[in-house]
Amino acid sequence: MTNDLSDCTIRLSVDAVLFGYTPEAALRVLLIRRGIEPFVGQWALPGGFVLPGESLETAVRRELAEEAGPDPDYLEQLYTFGDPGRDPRGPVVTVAYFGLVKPSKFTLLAGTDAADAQWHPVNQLPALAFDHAAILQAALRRLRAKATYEPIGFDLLDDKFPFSHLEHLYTTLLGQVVERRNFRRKILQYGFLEELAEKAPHHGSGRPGALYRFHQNRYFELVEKGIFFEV
Amino acid sequence: MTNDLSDCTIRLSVDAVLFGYTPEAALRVLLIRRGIEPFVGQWALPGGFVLPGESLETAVRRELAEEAGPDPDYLEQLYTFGDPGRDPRGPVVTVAYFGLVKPSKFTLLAGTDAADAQWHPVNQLPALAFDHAAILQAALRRLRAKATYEPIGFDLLDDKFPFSHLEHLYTTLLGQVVERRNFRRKILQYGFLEELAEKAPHHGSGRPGALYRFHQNRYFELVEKGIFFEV
DNA sequence: CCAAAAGTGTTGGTAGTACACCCATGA
DNA sequence: TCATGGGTGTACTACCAACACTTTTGG
Repeated sequence: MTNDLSDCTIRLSVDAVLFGYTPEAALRVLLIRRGIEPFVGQWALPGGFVLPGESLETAVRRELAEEAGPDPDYLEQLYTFGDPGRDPRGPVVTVAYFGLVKPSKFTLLAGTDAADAQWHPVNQLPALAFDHAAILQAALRRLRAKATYEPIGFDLLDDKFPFSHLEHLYTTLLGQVVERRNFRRKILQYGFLEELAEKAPHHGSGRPGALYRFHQNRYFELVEKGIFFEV
Repeated sequence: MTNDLSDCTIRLSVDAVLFGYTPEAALRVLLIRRGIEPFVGQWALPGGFVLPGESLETAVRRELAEEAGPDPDYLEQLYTFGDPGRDPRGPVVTVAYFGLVKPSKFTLLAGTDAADAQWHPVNQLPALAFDHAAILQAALRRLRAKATYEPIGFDLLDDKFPFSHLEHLYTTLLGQVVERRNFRRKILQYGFLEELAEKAPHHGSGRPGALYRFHQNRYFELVEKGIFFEV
């Protein structure tokens, strides 16, 4: 370990890949239109420089609050990107985070130093600043992989949701239809979903579905027992 | 995203959690006895500050070469640790890497600015500098988890190894005995192991086992087909 | 009564688990 | 010939995958 502390020319930033979902809008990512150089006018992930003395997660949440509004319901560190040349201004290493917001937070405001903030469908993305396209793809892979072995999908649904939304979410994430009867049996048998007396509000015609609520404590109890979620 | 680039007081370092294994030595981690403040004389993970213009992985490999010698056979980014106060000198964010070396590299030299370098059994670790104990535990969790769904265990064995070494490795990693016949059938049925004509050299008495070689290409072909390794 | 979405059981195949004895070698 | 570690087969079970019709509601 070198003891040269005077050599300080690397900047540290954080970026967030925030996902949102509704059955109608499908899977979307929050992007910010840059208001300053470099890449003015281009779309980018929300993020910014870390302040000395704050933790990385605090930095992400602060930048999100400054730029776009939504407070993530789920947030985890994704990966740290530090290839030389990834930022034209010089050496900037960025710690990328990956987050989920519930449908109620799809509404957002334009931020302080970003001209615009919008949810973009992950299937039709614009060109992105820096290496943000690569970061976004890494986040997508993580989301898709993780959704199959941890019940993080519930952070993309409202607290009360009809089963069909869960089914549709997994269809979207996995890119293939999930078999309704098997999927339903599999999920329900874990016992972490509570069926409510309420029925879902109607969207057009069709039989209204029962609403369910996810109980995280019940899930943790299963993990304690060594029973693991899997789709 | 703030445009204040002048505010540069965060340092960036990398640390490596390098694992080595032999059936006799069990699972060990490479630790360096610190030669400089802070934590002089204490054990720590090999690592050091990142130089501007080099990639993170280059930085890890460089520090490893400078301090301890072994070039990792497997290396991946683990996690980035940035809690305020994790370094008494001030804000230092560290990108931790997790690596594996084959048994032939258990021999190593003492490095430049580290007084000593040693392989420590993961079950009897000394007190560690900084938050390195937490980093090490995270790496151990990752190793144990990943070994069950990716064939990274082979990077802890020699190119040619008897099946019993693989079995013993998994027994060590998972902390529970693996059933020999089932384990053998499961692994062999993937078809990525080549059985060699050679027999293993003797260690004391007992029937000598056949040697096997891991074929990464065959593994990749399976992944292409959608068949995934699992123990 | 028609359209649309929700809800429900059974069966066959497959993969995992449990389990005990013989073989090859060195001392 | 004994001690030590290597190598092998079978049977039961449990879980997963495949599959189509009925029910409830709104229009």
